[in-house]
Amino acid sequence: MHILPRSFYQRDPLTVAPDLLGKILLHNLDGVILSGRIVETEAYLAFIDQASHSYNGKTARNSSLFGEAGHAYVHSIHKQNCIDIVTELVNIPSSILIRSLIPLKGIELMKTLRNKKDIKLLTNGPGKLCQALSISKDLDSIDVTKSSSELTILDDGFRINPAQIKRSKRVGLSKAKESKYRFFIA
DNA sequence: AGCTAGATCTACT
DNA sequence: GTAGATCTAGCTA
Repeated sequence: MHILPRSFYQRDPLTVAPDLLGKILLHNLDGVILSGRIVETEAYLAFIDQASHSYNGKTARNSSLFGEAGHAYVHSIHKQNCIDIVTELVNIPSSILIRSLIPLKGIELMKTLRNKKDIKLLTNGPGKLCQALSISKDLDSIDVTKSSSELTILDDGFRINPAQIKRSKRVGLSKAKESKYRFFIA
């Protein structure tokens, strides 16, 4: 069990996105652990990707995307929060959106936070998993590669069969819908 | 100060 | 599968 190093994120987002599948997103709330295994991601590219929030330049909202790889980008959309992890280099604003998890630790607390009993409904969407793991915009720009951070991404040695990784079009977009930048475990 | 679009969710059919 | 709810950042003036 170890934290993924910054070098993991300093690569092409289309490489990082499938590599993140099977890794663990963990939020440490003063010792109370909320965690889940990542089973669905989407890549958002720098400069050429019209669907990326960075496409129209840097603003107060998206400034995290222009920072160092391995930091989070938390933003709100339609009353929900979504979380990305920044990839590549400073001023190359690409990222990976975490779309879905399988709950691991803190499931009872997640049920309370989500006001749902069915485990399948706790973290099966980008807004839902932020609610279940108590991820708010307070965590925007947090470094997920430092053990002192309350939000980290871990590798516990779990490996998926590459044949189980599927690729498809991204979800919920109005622009650049056709690019197949979504990765998930079958 | 007002307008608009948006990387969603839920409930219902 | 589709409709409706609902909030915020960013832009214009």
